Amino acid sequence: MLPVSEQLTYLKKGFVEIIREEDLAERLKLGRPLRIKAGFDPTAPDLHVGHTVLLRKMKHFQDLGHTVIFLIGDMTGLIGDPTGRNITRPPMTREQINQNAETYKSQVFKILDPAKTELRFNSEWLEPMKFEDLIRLSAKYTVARILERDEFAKRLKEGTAISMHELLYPLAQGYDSVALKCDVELGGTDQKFNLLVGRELQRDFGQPPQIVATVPLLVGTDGVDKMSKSKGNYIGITEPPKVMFRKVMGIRDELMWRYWELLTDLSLPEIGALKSREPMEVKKELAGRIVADFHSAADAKQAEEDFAREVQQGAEPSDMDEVILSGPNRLAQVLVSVKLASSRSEAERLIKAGAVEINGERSTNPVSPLPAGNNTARVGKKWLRITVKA
RNA sequence: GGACAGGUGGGUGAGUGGUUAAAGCCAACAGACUGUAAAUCUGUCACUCCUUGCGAGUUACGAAGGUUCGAAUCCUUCCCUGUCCA
Repeated sequence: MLPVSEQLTYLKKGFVEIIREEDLAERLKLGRPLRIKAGFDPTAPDLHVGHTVLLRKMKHFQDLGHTVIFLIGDMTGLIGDPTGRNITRPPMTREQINQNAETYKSQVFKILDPAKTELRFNSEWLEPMKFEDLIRLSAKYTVARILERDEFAKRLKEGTAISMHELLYPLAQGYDSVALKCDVELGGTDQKFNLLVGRELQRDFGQPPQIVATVPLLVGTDGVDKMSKSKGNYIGITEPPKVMFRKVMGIRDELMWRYWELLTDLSLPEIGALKSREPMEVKKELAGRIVADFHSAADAKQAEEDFAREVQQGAEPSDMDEVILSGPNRLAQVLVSVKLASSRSEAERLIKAGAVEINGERSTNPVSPLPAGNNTARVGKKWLRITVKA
């Protein structure tokens, strides 16, 4: 293992906060592999690039020979982290959770080293708990302290409902650290409260409190909210190169500096140097790098070429999907049946708005039939080849 | 258990018997412009049907009933949320 000071320098980069840094140094001095935990929600197995900020840091710990625990919160998933408004959440079946875990694995190991990763579920220790255990656990924390959490305080002030079980979330997450005897827990800055609860509980259980380290949250492609699947402002790490490339290009120019910072390994001075260059070129380079990270350099190059041709020049895509229909049909109905529009009313709207092009010609009549044979349809940004069998 | 306030479309939030498929704003979608974007401007933003018309019909304002020619708007019951009191 590397000397403590070198490890510290390597690990510190990219964290918003480490509580407490001295403790981390102390812990590293023990000279044994530390147990590093990060928890993930079982309901959202599709990782996006925002998660990779955290995964990257997990990997750094692995690089230094520490043990990383990828914890799937299947039990806490029943509660749902009270970050969003949606409290009610249908309980998931064991099969769904296992399936999601598989999906996680295939994605996470694009970054993490499988050999150095422990995959755990918190139902392992939370499920066997009895009501008595729960009472004893809850007794270790006070309502006032739980309500300190920003999210709760806000909802309390606004007068929105907080259910009892939500108060249990931080407690359960904290207990995970006890059960796993964690040395360090990582999470986004929005997790700080939950992470700190772990420290308290560990102390109560006679363990040295874990070190808490937070990573910044990545802003989504809309430039407003943090990246999340439910907001639709995410770039998924399994998305095709072309889509990823396009999504990166779609962000506001100013936003890309944050992305450079959090999604590449460039240093701040290096990023600063980019600012004097043509923004579009710099953004293309960023998009290329991100694609290359999750696919390959060749994919990145291809994606860039596709982007130049299809988006910048508006040419038809090279890999259009193809649908075969039998019999001629009215345009509006065709658009619905090939899923270019979600309802017939919408199809008519799009057509009347001039969003529909058939074989390069704008079509504004919803009842005009689609000619037999091959047709190239474009609805807004979406393209499709439609073959009508006579 | 008692008193009170409230539940409206993806989100906010007007509307308190009649051109209200429901204002405004945000988001979203499309068009124009452009360097991909952003910004800006314009339009759209429940569904179905056809003779595609500024056409016809069907649903929709927590749920179910009721009053009325007519209800998001009034009444009843239920569900849910918050505040105060115990």
